[in-house]
Amino acid sequence: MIGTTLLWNGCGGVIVETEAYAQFGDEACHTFVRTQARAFVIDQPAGTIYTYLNYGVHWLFNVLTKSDAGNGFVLIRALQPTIGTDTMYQRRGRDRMKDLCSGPGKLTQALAIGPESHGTSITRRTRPGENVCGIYHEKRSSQNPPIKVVADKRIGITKAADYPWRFLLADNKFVSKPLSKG
DNA sequence: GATGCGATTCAC
DNA sequence: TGAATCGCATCA
Repeated sequence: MIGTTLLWNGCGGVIVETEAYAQFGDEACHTFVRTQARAFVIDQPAGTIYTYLNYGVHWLFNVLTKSDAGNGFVLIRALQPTIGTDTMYQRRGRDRMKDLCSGPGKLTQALAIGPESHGTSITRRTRPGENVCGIYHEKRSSQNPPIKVVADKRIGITKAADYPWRFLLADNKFVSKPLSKG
């Protein structure tokens, strides 16, 4: 998903940071303790959106993934804003583009993503004309060179904190935290 | 029923 | 460095 554009009702940007959470064997994944999350993975198809309230303050945006290699969630952590920036400045109340979507709670505020998005799909609109959202690749050109993805440790968790499952668009300044050196 | 804990952000 | 603030799981 790194390097694709996330479009959400007229706002959006290039996905520059994600984290992976695995259905099995990952203590940091909600499926490890939350019954609802386990049922969600079983019941829903790949591409279904999973939102939840973190710290009682911020909504976080995940996409359900499924494959032969295993199922899990992808947490969208940062975007490089490209679409509907006026609206996003307004929603965020900040005046620097870097402060719009450089964190999982920030980007949901900028895109107005909340509990009503839970259970909808990233690949299909729920009703024609509503919830116009999705991810797509921009056409390749000299303006958007080949995508380089780098892996880093996940952020802000205490369990399974060493898994290198944070993914960044290399050298992009709109991430929530730069690649740790080493 | 009460308690504890977060996949965070922002101001101090 | 700490407060804001709430759903969920666990325990009494």
